[in-house]
Amino acid sequence: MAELDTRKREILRLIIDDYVLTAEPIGSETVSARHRLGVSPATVRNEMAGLEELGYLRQPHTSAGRVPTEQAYRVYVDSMLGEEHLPAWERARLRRTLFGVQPDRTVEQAAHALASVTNFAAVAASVTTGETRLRHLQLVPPTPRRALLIAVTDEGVFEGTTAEFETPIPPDDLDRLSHEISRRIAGMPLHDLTPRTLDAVIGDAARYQRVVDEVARLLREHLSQTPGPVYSEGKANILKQPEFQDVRRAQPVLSALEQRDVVVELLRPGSEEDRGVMVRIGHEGPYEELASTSVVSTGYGPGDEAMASLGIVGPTRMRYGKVISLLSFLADSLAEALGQA
Amino acid sequence: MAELDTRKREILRLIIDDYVLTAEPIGSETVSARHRLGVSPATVRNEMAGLEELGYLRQPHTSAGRVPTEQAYRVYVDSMLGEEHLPAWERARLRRTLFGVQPDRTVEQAAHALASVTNFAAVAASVTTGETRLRHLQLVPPTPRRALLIAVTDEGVFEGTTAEFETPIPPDDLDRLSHEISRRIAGMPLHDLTPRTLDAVIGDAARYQRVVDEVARLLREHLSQTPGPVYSEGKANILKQPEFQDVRRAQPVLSALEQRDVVVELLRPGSEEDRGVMVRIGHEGPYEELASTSVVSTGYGPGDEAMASLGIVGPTRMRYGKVISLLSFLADSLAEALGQA
DNA sequence: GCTAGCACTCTACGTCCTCGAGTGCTAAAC
DNA sequence: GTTTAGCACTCGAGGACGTAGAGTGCTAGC
Repeated sequence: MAELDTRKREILRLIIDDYVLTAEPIGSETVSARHRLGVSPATVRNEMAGLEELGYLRQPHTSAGRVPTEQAYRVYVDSMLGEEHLPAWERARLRRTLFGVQPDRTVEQAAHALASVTNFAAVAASVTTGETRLRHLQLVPPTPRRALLIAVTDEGVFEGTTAEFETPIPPDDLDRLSHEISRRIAGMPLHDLTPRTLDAVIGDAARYQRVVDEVARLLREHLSQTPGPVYSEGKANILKQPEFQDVRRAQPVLSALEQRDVVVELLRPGSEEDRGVMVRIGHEGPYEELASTSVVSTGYGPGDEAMASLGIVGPTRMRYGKVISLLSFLADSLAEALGQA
Repeated sequence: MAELDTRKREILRLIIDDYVLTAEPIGSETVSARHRLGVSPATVRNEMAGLEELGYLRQPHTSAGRVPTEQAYRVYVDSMLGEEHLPAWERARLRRTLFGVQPDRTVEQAAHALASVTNFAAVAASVTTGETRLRHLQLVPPTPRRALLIAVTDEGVFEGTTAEFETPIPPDDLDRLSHEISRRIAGMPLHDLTPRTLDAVIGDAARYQRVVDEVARLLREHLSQTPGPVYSEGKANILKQPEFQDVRRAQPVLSALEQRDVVVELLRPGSEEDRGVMVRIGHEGPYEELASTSVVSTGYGPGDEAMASLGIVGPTRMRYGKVISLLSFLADSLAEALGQA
């Protein structure tokens, strides 16, 4: 696989760079002319034939130029990435967007900005790691027989579900109950919640054991399964990309991105040591519908531990360098914006 | 405008019915053959020429059949609507979808179901009427210097924003504060909230007047401006419609529907007496980008007052009868599902 | 090992043609 | 007066054909 001598690598790199910009097959002439390689088109052709044999290039048809394969993008991302730095004005603009907004809309804003800068779709989600710790719990009664369950976690995220009871509960009791439960679960990691965790709540709230059970059940089900809010912005941008001018190509992609669990899955960190930015090119991803796209994503968080993810979905032909630096810059800024106490 | 004699009306109706199904221009032959009108194609042609002159039909080109105009759909909706009844199994299935789900996801589910049944985009939003009453307020501290503001209203909807303070506040104080404020605002209509409402909070919480001010500000800004959650489901369905096979037509529509305020605006009830289902055909709507679509929407609520809206966005060529009954059925079911205590 | 030259392949695009659908008009029939 | 048969006409869809141009692979020579 690594039979790429220096010149082949150089040519491949040029082809990718060009193709990413133009979205049109690149011919040998273009390569040798547009960039001063010091070799004639004929030589380039030979090399390109070699690259095709090795699986890095592909010809749409005989008399067309060549197009990078997923494998090509892979080596490009792995070993040819020039660190693209964002211009200062762009950084400034992005930061202004993030910091100028209500705290609970920061993440959405980040995704929005990401989408409009890249012209791709941007996705964001908080990730429940299992290591998330509960902070506080409050039951609020919209009606006497219902309780809105509000849980505050480490991540600053909160979730709301409604619990239903057979008998009405006075608001004051509900309040005391909230405090009682809160005290017991404060600081507890989510994955330590077992069916027994809230057994035998003591004190004045004891007679509401049933309610407590219900709350425990909701907590487990809801918090462990449902990650926080999921945002996706600028999905319609995909229709601006030349590779998706055919509706039949675009439709499955857009449909997939409308499903919450798909987005969540896309953003889930892959392997353990995927600390930084993760790039999934074409078929490397888990969804066949998204095989014509690449997903670039990263986790972020105020501490050392990722508490949420941000990513973009675009055609495999994308400016990986730019996207990656954009993403990591935004992730850092986002962590900062969210983390400032 | 009402120069439509019986036969013209009948023909127009047939053309619309046919066109809605096939999405292809209808010729005189088809009209006279497929439906037993008792007149020859030639006669139909004459009538169609008349209908065209009156603005109800349009020819894409000389040798094509004819297509209904927006004006045609308008009279169709106003005066030719056969009450289409939903089959029992469909009603049952829809109700099961709605009632089988967590209460806080009911509305989203409704939109989802609507989208998948119609193959159009479905939108939903709660509408803040100003008459909404506050029920309960709770401040929860994710960090010592922050407070998550949770407000429960009449509508069972709750909102979360984060307030920031200069000095840390002990959780217990925050709790007492919550109760104090809660007591004062309980039952108060949203539009009665003035900057002075929470002036001079009494008792132990008095020294947190600053915090109270901040809370009041947030309440006003956040609750009055931001309507509840807005859902849009199945936007990608639009790409399945024959009129949107051209990406350049579909793109603006999808982009528009991605903007929250556009959706809110679409769902806002028009005139005062638009009690039931509202139909906006093509250019009747407020957005140029959506001029190729029709929006059918309705408000719903457990009482006599609409508390939220549900609607669909599809090509002007749609089965208005079906969509309208579907929508009003779903709205009723939704009100019921949400209203059950 | 590189490159000039060249024959070859294939698409994009324009022209031309035919086919068929649907029309509008006219004159005859009811 | 209304309806209808007949017919010439228009126009788009789609197939056949030809050309231009881009890009290739190969070969022979540097």
